[in-house]
Amino acid sequence: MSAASGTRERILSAPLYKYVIETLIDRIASGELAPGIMLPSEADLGAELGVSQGTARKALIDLERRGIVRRRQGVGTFVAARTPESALFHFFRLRNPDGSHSVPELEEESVRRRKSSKCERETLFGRPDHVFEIERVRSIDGRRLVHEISVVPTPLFPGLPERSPLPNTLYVLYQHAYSIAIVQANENIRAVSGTPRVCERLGAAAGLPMLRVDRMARDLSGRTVEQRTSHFVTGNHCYAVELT
Amino acid sequence: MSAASGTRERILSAPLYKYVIETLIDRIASGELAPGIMLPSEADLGAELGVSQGTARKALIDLERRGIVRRRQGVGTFVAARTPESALFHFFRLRNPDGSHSVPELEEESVRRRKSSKCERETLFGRPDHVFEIERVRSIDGRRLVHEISVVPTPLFPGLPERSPLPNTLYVLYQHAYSIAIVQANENIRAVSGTPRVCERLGAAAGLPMLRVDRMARDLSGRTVEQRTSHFVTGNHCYAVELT
DNA sequence: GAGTGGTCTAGACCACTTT
DNA sequence: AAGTGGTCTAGACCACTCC
Repeated sequence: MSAASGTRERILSAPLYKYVIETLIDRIASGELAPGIMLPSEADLGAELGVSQGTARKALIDLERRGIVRRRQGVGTFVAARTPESALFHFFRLRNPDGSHSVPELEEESVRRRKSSKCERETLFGRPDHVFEIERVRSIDGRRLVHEISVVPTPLFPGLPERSPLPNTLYVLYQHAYSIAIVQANENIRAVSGTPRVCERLGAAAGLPMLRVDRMARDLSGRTVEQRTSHFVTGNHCYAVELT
Repeated sequence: MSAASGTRERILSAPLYKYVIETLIDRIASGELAPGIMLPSEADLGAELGVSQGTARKALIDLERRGIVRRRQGVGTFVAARTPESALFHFFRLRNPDGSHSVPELEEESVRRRKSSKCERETLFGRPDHVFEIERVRSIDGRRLVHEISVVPTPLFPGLPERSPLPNTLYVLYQHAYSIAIVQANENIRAVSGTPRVCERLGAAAGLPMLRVDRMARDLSGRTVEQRTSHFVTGNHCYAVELT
């Protein structure tokens, strides 16, 4: 191990594989390694970074667990692409009663720029003074069931309003147009009576029980880049969650 | 490796570490390794099972990831105990607005034995003809906010009604009295108007929006051993979820 | 100091996929 | 056949905890 510890700055005995992880995340975040691209083999990666194949392997396994790369035996390791499907079903948890997916369709959309609230400044990366607010209505099987308001900092998403209409899945746009990969989110779920505004947008009866989901979404580097409040009319549909 | 593959039945080239995992799970499930007990060291475990320390280590890491054991550097690996606290906060996801926990207190409880429904027979392990139904009301900060109905197969939980009043956290009882460790659950969440029965139990206004959470809980061996329907009055409280 | 888990290495062979 | 990830080994040293 003396050879390895000499070739690199080992800061305070931080594990070597974390250095490998950080290096790879930097390359992916910078766009040097774009989604879909194949990474070097474990052996090559280890050789390049001056670590053993086993250490490179450990880093790659960790990245796969976090959904950042995908590995296929006999083929290689690839930077995970947020395809519309995977992004949708990973972060869009509404399911049919039998557990199957229904693809939600976009019905209405509006994008505006406005000053950020105090709360948004405290949560979002970069403490932005201004944010883009994206309001959307989605329907499932022809019924308007979903209302979303996504808030993102303007500095990270230049020119976003001009891109309207935005794609069905925002996270795909974030990745392709802005090299921001959403990999983790925290959600707080409540049952509420639909607010007049939301009910009006969804054409729902006033006071109908709805799921209100407040999400904070983070990118590769752990920066909170989106705040989102969704309302779901869950008739026969369910919000599916797994506890492990 | 020839030595290793000779000492054990390696069925169809299943990974060795899975054999280690299965062995340990069997010992834990059978009660031979009770919660809180310290496992052998990686080296000893490997020696006993005829695998290398590294292979034993891989199995232990997997078991820790699944919440089945707990490892502490310099101390050892221990069978995870479902303490009231860990069970509560792992599977009880209601949080204060600031994200902190409040301990829910038990207000009312009733346990009865009844015939199982068709759906329960299809879901629960053993296709039981009869189930125990545990109905409970919980309060947080003095307000009755939670109503739960848990359904378990009678064959797995003999004498359960005689144990009433049951402890605050059922999963602790399952583990200590019946050697059944709940390690995984799937939940389907909906927003509903409180049913008359639930509203009456909670002393809530009829039609109040509530979270309805349908849970299927599985044990170490992946058997579905409990079906639970909870209703939450989420005023300022949230149901917290993490997506990764 | 003794014992534990945590990290790392170097090399081997296997299983899978593609050419 | 060549190249990839998947498994496994054996041995080393480090960091942590407890006595």
